[in-house]
Amino acid sequence: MKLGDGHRMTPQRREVYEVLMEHPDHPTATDVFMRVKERMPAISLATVYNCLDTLSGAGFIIQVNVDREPSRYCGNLAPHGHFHCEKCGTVLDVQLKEGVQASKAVKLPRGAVVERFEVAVRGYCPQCVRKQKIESSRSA
Amino acid sequence: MKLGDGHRMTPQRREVYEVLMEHPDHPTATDVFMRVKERMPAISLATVYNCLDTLSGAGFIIQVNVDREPSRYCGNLAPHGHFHCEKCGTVLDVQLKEGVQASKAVKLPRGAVVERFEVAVRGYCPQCVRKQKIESSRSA
DNA sequence: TCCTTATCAATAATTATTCTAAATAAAATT
DNA sequence: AATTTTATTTAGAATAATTATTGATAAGGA
Repeated sequence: MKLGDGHRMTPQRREVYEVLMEHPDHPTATDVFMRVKERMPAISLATVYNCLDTLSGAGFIIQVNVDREPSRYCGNLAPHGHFHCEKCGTVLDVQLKEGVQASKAVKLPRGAVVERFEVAVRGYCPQCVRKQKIESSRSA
Repeated sequence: MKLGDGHRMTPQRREVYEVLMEHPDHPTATDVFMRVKERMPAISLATVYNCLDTLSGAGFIIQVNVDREPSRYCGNLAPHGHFHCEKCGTVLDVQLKEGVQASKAVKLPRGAVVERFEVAVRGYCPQCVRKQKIESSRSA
């Protein structure tokens, strides 16, 4: 993997990237830090932030923001949206259905140039919904 | 206007709300603070945060997050998306075209319950595009 | 009125993230 | 190879936005 721009693929960056590919569960910087630290105990949180920043700057990973919560990182480069569970905090990838495009979905200001398009869905994930139902039927 | 939940409509909350309605330009908490302070010099930033929080909790305003930038606040309660200019930082409301719905646009995990749906478009606003063009033709 | 609850403002604290500076390492050049 | 340049890492300090705490004040109900 080459990063371009004179950036090197260092051991730290490689580990950070590996960790993201191994568990595509949208970890936060701290999550990544803890996972990398197991295999590379000397690494610092600042380095993890640097690596995440470099990797996303180079387009190898995507930074995902959910409200004002800590940023999460995602190795899925295909265009997709995110579902965020308000109960357990899980972030799931959701596929955009075919034919859904920014320019089609919204009335853009005339003359605007679109760079990115983000779709976020908030709600309760299947697991939490199921639990909720069990709980409420129990209490009933 | 009633807030419910035993919350009162205090002078501070009223001013904060008024300011948002007067200029629907998605001000940040600090922007709101500066505007309210002109008419109510004793108010503190913390109180503005409290008011914004109470008002959005009660559903009178919407908190809009753009990446990790400071939250912005919006009095437009109709369902809409946001366009964010990467150059000048302006946030514009964009209408969702008719027939565009969360459930239609994305393949949701089976069993998930949707609460909210957010569309964010990033790019360059018409003004910045125009300026850019003028600049580049000048330099050419 | 008395009592409970809500509110405000100031300040302190928290959280996520970025910056700084010094040390290290790899690449480029001589 | 030695030197120079450039990129990188690290620890810790710094920052910015936001939240929590506290003590005083005020509103509403019994």
